[in-house]
Order: sequence, then structure tokens, then C-alpha cells
Amino acid sequence: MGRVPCCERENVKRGQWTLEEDNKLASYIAQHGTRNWRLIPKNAGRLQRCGKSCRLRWTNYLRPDLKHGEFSEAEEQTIVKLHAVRFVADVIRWSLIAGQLPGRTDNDVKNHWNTKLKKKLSGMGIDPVTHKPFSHLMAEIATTLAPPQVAHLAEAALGCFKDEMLHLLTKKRTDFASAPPAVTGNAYTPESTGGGKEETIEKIKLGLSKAIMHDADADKAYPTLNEGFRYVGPSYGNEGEGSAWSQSTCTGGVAARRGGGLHDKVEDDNGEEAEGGKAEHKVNAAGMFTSECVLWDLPDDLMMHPIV
DNA sequence: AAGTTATGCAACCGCGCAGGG
DNA sequence: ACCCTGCGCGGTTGCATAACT
Repeated sequence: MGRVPCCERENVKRGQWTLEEDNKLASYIAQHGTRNWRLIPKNAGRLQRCGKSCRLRWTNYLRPDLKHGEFSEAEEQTIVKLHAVRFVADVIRWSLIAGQLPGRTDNDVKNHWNTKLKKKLSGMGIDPVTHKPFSHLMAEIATTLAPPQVAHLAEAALGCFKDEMLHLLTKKRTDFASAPPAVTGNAYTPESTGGGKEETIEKIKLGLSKAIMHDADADKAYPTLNEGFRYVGPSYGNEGEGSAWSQSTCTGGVAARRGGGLHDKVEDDNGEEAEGGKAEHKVNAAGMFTSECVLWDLPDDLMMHPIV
């Protein structure tokens, strides 16, 4: 037996809400509150909406305490910080994150994260899922694989990267007349590069290897970027005044660095050692962010928020 | 100016949980 | 113990608009 739908599909309007519908719903809720969403559409001036739709419209848009418009820099930083904590806890609860931002809904926060903040972090060379620099992740992966597997992985990744770069460059119609192989027209195909793919991959691999083998100066701060965003945690590499390239390629032996690994041993409140597992992350989420592997300078009140 | 692509937001979908009967 | 209902949640989709060609 399937799940009973929340409402009859017929005679139920969908899509954008009109001003009239908003007014009906808002005035009804102002008088009667939000008990029993299923009955609200009928009672609120015969709204042809299902109760669930009404609830969403109210909670995400019509509530008088909601804040609309751009997210402030402080709000963005809070989202990123809490997202990092939630990741460690294995659970991203947008509602809890939104709870720290008065006037913002979980939907707001989620959308802002998906459309802007993820790109922002990626642009900084930081993986928005793990909140670690891409270089660090690559190094971590490399340490867990046998050399032939690493080579295959690197080749595959670089092939994708190269294709993407060429796609972008040709799309922008950048003139690389002096940089063979020339890409003719703006219809890029791997073949159109004149067979230089293997060579290019080899060059990039060589460059990567050099970067990875480079001696670490691991305590430099992560580069400050534009738009007021600053990663305040420890450095994962030896990046300096780097471009996105230097951020993502110069790992500087970070694989051996302790503290940021996904499977590092950590201690709980009783000093007992644990390894792996969800509970471990929950217990140590705050601890991790107040120790060497701190990613963001979280204030105590945020850190102490229970992780569910 | 017209067509195409990218972006951001609002809304929807379906699952899981909690509480009541 | 089981079923039903309401609600909350995260993931996804659809659409309007901006940006680009």
C-alpha cells in the first residue's frame, strides 16, 4: 500500500502563489493560528492549495518575522562554520543552522548554501563538503591507494580537468595562438587538440608530483581571499600568495599532518580513544574544532549547540 | 534584437518521525 | 503492537530573470 497523498491532486493549484492567495492565507493565520494545515485551505477563503503547500508558503515566505534579501557576511560565515560542524557530526540539519540566523528559514539557508556558498568555498580551493582544501583531500586519497591506482586516478582527474579548462577557454574565445595544440573554432573535442592530451596530462602530472613532493611549510595561514572571506584555521599546505592553482596543487606533504584526517583517532571527553564511526564524530565535533584542526573560529555559544 | 545559457529562488516531492487512537 | 495523520526535513525541480553571445 502506497503512502496516502497529503491532499487530493485534483482541484489543487500549484506553482507560484498570487498576492491574493498570500493575503487570504496570512489573514486567516493571523486570526486563527496555524493549527491543522489540512483544514486551513478550506477555511481560508477556499484556497485551492493543499495544506502542505500552505504550510510551506507560510513558513518560508509569509511569516512576519522573516528576513528577506541578501545574506550578510556574518550570516554567511555562520552558515559555513555550522555546516562544517554538522559535517563532522555526519548530519546537516539546515533547520538548526537556520535557527542561529534570526529571520532565516532552513530553505533560505539551504538555497544560499547550494547556489552561492558552495561556489565561494570551491573558489577558495576548499571542498564545500568536507571543508578541507582540495589539495589535502587529494593527498589523503593518495595515501590510501597503491601507486598504480593513484596514477590512474590522477590521470582520470586531470583528463576531466583539462577538458573542463579547454571547454572554458574555448568558450571564452581566448586566443592561445602561441600555445599548441591550437583549438580550432569553438567546438572543442578531445581529438581537436591535435593529440596533445597525453602530453599535457604528463606535464600536469609532473607538475603535481613536484608540488606534492615540495617540502612543507605547513604553518602558513590559508590565503585570505576577496569578498571578506577568510579561512582562519590551520594551513593544510604551503600555499602562499596563491592563485587557485597554487591552493589546489601544492599540498606540501600534508598527508602526514595529524589532526585533519577523516579517520584520525580522537579522544572523547573521558580521554578514551576511539576510531571511526558516527558517535565518535558527534562526541568530538566540538573538540576537533577547538584543537589543531580548527577550521573556523567558532564562538562558544555556537560550538556548544547540541548536535543532533 | 533575438536566441541561448547561467543563476537564484520558490515551491514541490517523498521519506521519516512522533503522537494519538 | 499497529495504523493513521500531521508535520518537519533534505533533496530536487521549475521558473523567472539576468547575463552573455
